[in-house]
Amino acid sequence: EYIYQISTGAVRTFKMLPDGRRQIGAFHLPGDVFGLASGTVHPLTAEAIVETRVHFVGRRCLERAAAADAAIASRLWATTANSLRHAEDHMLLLGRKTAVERVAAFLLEMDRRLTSAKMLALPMSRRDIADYLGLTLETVSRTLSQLHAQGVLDFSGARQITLRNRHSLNNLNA
Amino acid sequence: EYIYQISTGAVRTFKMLPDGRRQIGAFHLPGDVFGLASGTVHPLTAEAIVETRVHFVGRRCLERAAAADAAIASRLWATTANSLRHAEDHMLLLGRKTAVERVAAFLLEMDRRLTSAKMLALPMSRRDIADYLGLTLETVSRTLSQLHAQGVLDFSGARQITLRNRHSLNNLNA
DNA sequence: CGCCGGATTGATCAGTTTCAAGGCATGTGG
DNA sequence: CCACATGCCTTGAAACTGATCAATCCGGCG
Repeated sequence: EYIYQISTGAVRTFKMLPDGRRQIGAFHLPGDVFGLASGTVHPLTAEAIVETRVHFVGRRCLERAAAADAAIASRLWATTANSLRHAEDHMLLLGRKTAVERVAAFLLEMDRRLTSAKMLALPMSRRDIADYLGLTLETVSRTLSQLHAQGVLDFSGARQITLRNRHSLNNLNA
Repeated sequence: EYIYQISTGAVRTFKMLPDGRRQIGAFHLPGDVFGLASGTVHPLTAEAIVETRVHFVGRRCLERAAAADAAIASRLWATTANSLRHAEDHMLLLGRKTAVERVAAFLLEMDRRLTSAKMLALPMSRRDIADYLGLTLETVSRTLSQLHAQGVLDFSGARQITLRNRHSLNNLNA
């Protein structure tokens, strides 16, 4: 069991049911830390979406460092608490939001986190997005098309998206 | 901002959308700790479901204690990581499970955690259960009736449930 | 006894899924 | 350089699960 920090690339962490249904809990981008909640029962799996480079530390090693240095212990707690906050927001999305609201929330999250250019360069497929949002890939595709038709966003290839109207996305986000 | 531990009773923590839709992230029972992920943006609200008694510590105070004592820091991290694990399992439920699977999972979770008697004495209403499982209260009620008809459980009043066949519940849990 | 909130049950509706077909890139080999 | 295969995405039509609307029931309590 290790704890990872991404330097470049992107990773998805997810859980699966025996019959193949998958729920992606989070996408991890450069700078992000994951592996903090080692579930021995239902394991949380991590996979790179694109070519990725990570730093990692053994859990035990980090525990020793935290025991020795209170600042490290504090950061460890803060980082875990951040993951928990994200999970709590995501439970609201999965349990109570409509398809459009979910997609809008996803676009805004990626817009916030993929700070690169004006255009979002999504590293993940429609299926990944669907499994993150608790939808089917068809519903994700349809919803994106619908937002395109409404002039909220533009495509330059399926994974290159420009947000034209963040305001209306914010409204959809509920 | 405080961190709480329940001594007796039961608490629900949840998030709400502006239009009133609610998602309960967790039910907290005696011994449980909550308040570890203080979201400044979307606040996480906590309410007692029944008469409840809690211990609480100021966040800052706990931080100081953690800085001074590595054992406390370690427990703090472990507890937060446990909440994160629960949230990850619950995301899978909310994003990918069917109504019956959700209700089965709920019953088994409560069976595991309410260790008192043979009979489950649920402290929460159907609406609370629904908001925890991302369903409507009607669907929860119908699903429980269906499980009753199948002989999986018995009622002694709406909130007093006896599990007759944990094995089949486990199968439904997927 | 009658009220009241919570729970059950029924009928219909709607959003999302499922099933299915077709399109658009990208890359490979003839 | 083009034909064709492949993977991913889009679009359409039908089906289904769970939601909504609505009525009734039950249990506790004044």
